[in-house]
Amino acid sequence: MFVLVVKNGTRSQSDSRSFISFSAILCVATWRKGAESAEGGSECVRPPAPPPHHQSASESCPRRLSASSIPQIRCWFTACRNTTRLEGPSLFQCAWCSVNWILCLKCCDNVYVLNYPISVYHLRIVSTNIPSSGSAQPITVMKVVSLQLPSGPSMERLPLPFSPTELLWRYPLPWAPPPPSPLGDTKAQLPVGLPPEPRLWTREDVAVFLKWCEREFDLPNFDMDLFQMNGKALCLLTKTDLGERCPGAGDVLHNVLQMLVRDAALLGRVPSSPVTPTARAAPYPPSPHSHPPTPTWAVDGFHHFHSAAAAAAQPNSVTLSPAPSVDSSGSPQRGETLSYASAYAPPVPVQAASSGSNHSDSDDEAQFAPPPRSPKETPLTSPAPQTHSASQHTHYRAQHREFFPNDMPESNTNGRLLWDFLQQLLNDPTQRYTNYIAWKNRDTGVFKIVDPAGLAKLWGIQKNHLSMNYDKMSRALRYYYRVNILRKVQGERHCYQFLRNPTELKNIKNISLLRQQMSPTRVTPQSVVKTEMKEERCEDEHVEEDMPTDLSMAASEPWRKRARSDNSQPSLTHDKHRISALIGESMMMKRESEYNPEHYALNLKSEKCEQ
DNA sequence: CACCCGGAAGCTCG
DNA sequence: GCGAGCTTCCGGGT
Repeated sequence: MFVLVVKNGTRSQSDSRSFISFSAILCVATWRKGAESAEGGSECVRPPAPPPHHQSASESCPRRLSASSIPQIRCWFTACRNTTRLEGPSLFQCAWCSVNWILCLKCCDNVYVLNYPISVYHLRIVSTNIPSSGSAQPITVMKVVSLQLPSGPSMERLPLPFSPTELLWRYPLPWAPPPPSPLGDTKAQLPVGLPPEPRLWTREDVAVFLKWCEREFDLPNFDMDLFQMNGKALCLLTKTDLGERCPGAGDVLHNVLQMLVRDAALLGRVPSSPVTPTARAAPYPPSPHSHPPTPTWAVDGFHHFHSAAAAAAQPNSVTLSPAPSVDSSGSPQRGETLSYASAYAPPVPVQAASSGSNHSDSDDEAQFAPPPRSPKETPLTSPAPQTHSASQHTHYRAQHREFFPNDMPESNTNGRLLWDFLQQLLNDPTQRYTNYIAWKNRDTGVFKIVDPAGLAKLWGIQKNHLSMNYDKMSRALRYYYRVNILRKVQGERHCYQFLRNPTELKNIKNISLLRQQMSPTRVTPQSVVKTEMKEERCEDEHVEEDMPTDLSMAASEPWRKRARSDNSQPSLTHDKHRISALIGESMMMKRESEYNPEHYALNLKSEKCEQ
């Protein structure tokens, strides 16, 4: 047991790196009232659920509830590799009572992911690697003692080795005003001309930023070929993604980006949130452990712990409807504490939501569906590989050619449309939804609904139709057949194939909007596709007139109304079916291996013209 | 029995 | 009010 007292901490040369890296460390401590708990072993145990009263801002720091005891502090970290850079004890301060603590983070060899966002202590790091009084003995049991330093909110009164502006805050409490930006200094050092909002960066800005990071944090040189993306795409990358692109520096990069995004969001500079929710009522009860609103379905501790900062840094996350408390600017709306994740956490509903789904239908399921995950098991629990092989580079280069690349263009429907919803689940950077839906062949857009009932449940939550089931959802999917968004993979249950990549889908929408602006008459998707076909010099008049090409299968469907009401044109329905069948057959004739998504639509039109 | 298909009508939301 | 995009229900086929 070591009791360390800080007298004068000095900042090492490498501290700037550790300092930033530490921003991703989610440090939580437990406390126990009795002194008997102070002699715990060296292994970490999962912290108990925080008492409800600790959710309240009005409560005093719990340490004061046990002033006579020496709390045993244990830290639970997400898998931040850079924790190992904290070679020695570090000075922390309780954000609630400003009492200082010395924690040796190096001792926390057990890594857990938090399953709730806030615990007893909300620690902020003050300095790292402070001198440990010359002791060379290993610290096996992490003990701390409050320093005999003046307590109180005023940091200036504390004999800190750094200026107060260098205090790194953890993710902000939902009820507390945001602390001063920990990146204040860093932002001031950002290259001139670089917008403070990373998601507004161009490719060139990203390159400038990376070069700056190399210098600023003494990072290994990045392979710029792996970062041919704009800022939005860069922010979309997870820590693991970044770690694989730049071994040994991904977490630094990720943390810096997150902080920049968070700060931009807090300052309201974010023009639009990629996780913009739909504004609906919130029928779901908040979690007993209400916490900073999380506009994603993330349930692992890391994401659970994140507030709007992390949400903003994960633009590809799926937004649940009703809306999480993220406004259009991407910043959290304080006061709201929705916790969708705890109630509808995917790893939990896998059992809860899937009522009788059939999982024994496919022999090849195991080829693409990973084993079910524990709620605590996330990619973040496993540190990203330190080594980086050439094959990984190849992998990422190959991804740029995929049908649905990771940095695919962002849709502006935010998961409100079924196809978009599915794609967001499929392309989730952390693969959290593979228990529900997974790619079978990403290149060809073939995917399998692993858990139909569970997926339908999620879709129902998304659309606030809680009675949704697979039968209904599959009906919606079938409407996509006739507009060539989807097709059924014959002979394989729950297997579908995207026939258009997101870019195409987005473009169709944009074309529609464009045509609406240019044409005095309202342009429907039918006419859009018709125009596309005209542009392809397709001469089939029947197709132009009668082919249903949009999703308006309801009363607004002119072709069907005509077919039903006008008996003098019985061929319309026939033509419709013939054309649909034609399309389907054409699709099926295409072997998946021959599928070229970029040219498929064009080829299909040509084939139809030929026939 | 589950899955799949597609018609029909209705609903919600922008 | 209108249209898009489903949702709900259903009968029928495999």
